[in-house]
Amino acid sequence: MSHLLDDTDLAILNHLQDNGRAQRNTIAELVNLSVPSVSERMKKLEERGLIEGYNAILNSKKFHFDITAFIFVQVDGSENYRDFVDKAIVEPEVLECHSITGDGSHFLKVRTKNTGSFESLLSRIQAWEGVSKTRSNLVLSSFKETRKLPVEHAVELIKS
Amino acid sequence: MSHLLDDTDLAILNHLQDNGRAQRNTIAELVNLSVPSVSERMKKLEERGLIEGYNAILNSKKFHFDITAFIFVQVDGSENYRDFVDKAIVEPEVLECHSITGDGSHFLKVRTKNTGSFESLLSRIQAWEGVSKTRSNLVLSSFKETRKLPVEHAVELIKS
DNA sequence: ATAATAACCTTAATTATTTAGGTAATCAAT
DNA sequence: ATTGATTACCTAAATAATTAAGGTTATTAT
Repeated sequence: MSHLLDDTDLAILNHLQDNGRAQRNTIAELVNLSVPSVSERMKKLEERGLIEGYNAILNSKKFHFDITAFIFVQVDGSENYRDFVDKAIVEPEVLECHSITGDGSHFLKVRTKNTGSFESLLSRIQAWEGVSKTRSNLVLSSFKETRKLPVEHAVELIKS
Repeated sequence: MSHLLDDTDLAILNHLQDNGRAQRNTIAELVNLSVPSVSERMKKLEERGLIEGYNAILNSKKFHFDITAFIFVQVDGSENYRDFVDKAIVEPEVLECHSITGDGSHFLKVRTKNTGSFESLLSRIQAWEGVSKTRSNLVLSSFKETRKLPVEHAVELIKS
């Protein structure tokens, strides 16, 4: 089977997870390869879809988004999932929308500017068709909020 | 008061949120500025800390991380918060660790390769000092998993 | 009004990335 | 085992992107 990852790929992936705009010569130095070789590896990782993309991380506090909360939403079984999602998707304050185990349960991660905007978002959600119950938890503090995948644990992809 | 954001800054931020490795000339075209002007704006947004950094987004499915779950952890009030976090932080499968409203409640977002590794992570967590109760919800599907902040809503930062 | 600052531009210099072409190592099939 | 194809790498050259320099205009504060 071809297309396995070696330690060099893992090092590149790990570096890019923390440093998405890292330059190829920096990475090349890190992994002891020439710049074109790093370019080629990066291109392959992108083409294979292992790297989905890159993004800038903004500091939500600096934008005065002070409230992060999780909301469980119980949805009436007869209600269409897609409709729920369609409504969630247009709310820019909804950062994530998951369907989870438990009867008709959906789960939202939201970020709002203050308690007022949180309350109004919540009541908008409660007014959606089929929503029978919600339960919210506000985040007091976050000790780890990384999106970094521990790629070195994906052993079946890794060669040697 | 100085240091407000205008529409050009917002356009740059929005573009970078989706496209973290975007080149300055692409952005320059988008916002009708010269390349050096875009560079200067980006540098300021970084220096001001509005942009915290950049990262590569990996496709967790391609790495065979098939389970995403949320775990509520009730912690004994006498137990030190820091100790909890210290233990959570060393687990690479723990993506997020939040302290939330509700008595002694912590909340974890975890990503594991399969149900087996999830079970073993969960029982490790249950064995931590002071942990009195856990409740887990597995993610069935995620319809929106963006980290994109709706910056245009941060009106008090915005000029004009 | 005037000086200082900020934001922008163009051009030139520098630095990063890609392309081209070649070599050694791996792998599949004869 | 040998051959041919492929892959991963390298160096050097060409191209493209970024930064630096210097100047203009507009805004802001005194």
